[in-house]
Amino acid sequence: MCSTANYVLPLRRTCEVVASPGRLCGGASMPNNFPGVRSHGVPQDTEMDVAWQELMAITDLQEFEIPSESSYETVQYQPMEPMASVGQYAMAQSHPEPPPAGCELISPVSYNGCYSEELPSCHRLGSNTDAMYENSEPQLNQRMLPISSHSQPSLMALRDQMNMSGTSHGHRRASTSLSQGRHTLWTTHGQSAHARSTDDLESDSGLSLGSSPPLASPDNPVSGAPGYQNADMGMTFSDAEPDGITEHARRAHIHYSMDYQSQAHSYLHSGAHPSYFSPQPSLSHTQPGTLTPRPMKQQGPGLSDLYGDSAMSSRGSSQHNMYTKQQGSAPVPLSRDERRAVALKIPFPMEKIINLPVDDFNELLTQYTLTDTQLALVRDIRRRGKNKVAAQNCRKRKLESIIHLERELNQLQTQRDHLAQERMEFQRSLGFIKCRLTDLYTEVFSHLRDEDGQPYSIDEYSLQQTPDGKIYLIPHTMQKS
DNA sequence: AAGACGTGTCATTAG
DNA sequence: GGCTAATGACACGTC
Repeated sequence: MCSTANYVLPLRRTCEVVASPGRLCGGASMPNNFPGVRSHGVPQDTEMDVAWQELMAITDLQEFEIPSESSYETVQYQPMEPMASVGQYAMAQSHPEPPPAGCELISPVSYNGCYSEELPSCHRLGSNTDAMYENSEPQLNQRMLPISSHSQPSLMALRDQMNMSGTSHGHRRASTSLSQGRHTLWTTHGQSAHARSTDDLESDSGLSLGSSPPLASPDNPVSGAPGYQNADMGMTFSDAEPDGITEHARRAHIHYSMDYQSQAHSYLHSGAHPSYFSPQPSLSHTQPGTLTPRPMKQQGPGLSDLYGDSAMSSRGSSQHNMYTKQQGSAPVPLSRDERRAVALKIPFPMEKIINLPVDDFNELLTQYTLTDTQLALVRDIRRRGKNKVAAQNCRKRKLESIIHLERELNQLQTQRDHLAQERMEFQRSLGFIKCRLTDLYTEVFSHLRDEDGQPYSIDEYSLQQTPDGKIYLIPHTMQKS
């Protein structure tokens, strides 16, 4: 049992206390020699009064229930309410005065020894709290830490990279390996009928399946498959080729690649539209066989040699087999659409195709007489170009969103830790007060005597205060169950 | 060799 | 109905 000796109760009650040291409501009598609170030099009657007031003040806390652990949110802020209801009491949360021997303001676990019966939840709370946070933290950490810390270190860096994406995607590495996706056949007059283009080997070949016919890729040879035919251009398109290409097609592709480069070369040299390859500044000075080799890290010499550095491209990389040479700088590879535009002699630059407002774009189209194939290509180029930018923006936004959520998570974790700490302190204070209540309660009982001068058993009676401030000694048998 | 990552593209949807 | 932005899904290259 806790002791009340040798510490000053910090609580003072100003409300009326009906019970007097001499007589208790309910017939109990208080001996006149009730010692009250000892060791303070206070007159005994006053001591008893003070002790009694303090006791009954704290009794208000008897109805205070420690909230269930299940509701963390409410627990956070509720503990202060009952204390507030006490109102006139100033409960120092820090408990500057030395605590009673049995009511030390220590951790709830330690407190258990003092209040294990009266406040069995005290220890549980503490331990539960510990368990709660000790258990939940690792779980959270397991989920959260990888996001925000070491295992995912580069979201910021990623965002930086994303910010650079607008300027970097124009000079991607040329793809060099055979792709395995869908392919489009294509051929032109005067070219090897069975030649196969680089784009052949690109999956999807950038064709819009619904919006326009398989595109005027300059590098799609005819292989007997049904396709689109353009009478003006003498071209046949087909995307009927199944996935995967045959060795024959590959060999044909090699053949074609050289032819196409020659054609492109002549077109690029025509000087018709030197600004095709925007946004990169371009110089239409591609010469077959003199293309600056790009470092080939993954492909063996066979392919790159065979393709004359015009190895196949893919969806994921739009730089390909043609280059514009820039004086004093590395050559800028042409994108697939750029090559197509070159091949179909689209009379305006890619930049305009993609970036012009729709009205201006339509007006631009009216200024030229374009074949259906050219028109389809231009529209697809526009669609793809816009979608490419949209995809970049979309990805950038996604990364920024992740970063934002990551920051928010860190803030919430910090807040949670703070609230947990606050909760612990509240629980500690509550345990301290309940312990003190028990001490005072026991002490009061120790001085109560019935008519026969016999002490009341704390197990058989309890003190209760009515709303009007009167205090009664009530047998347990009369209490509501 | 497998996996992560970056990128382009297509399909779809909503405004 | 056409256009566009947004976005998921996919394919591919690169590391």
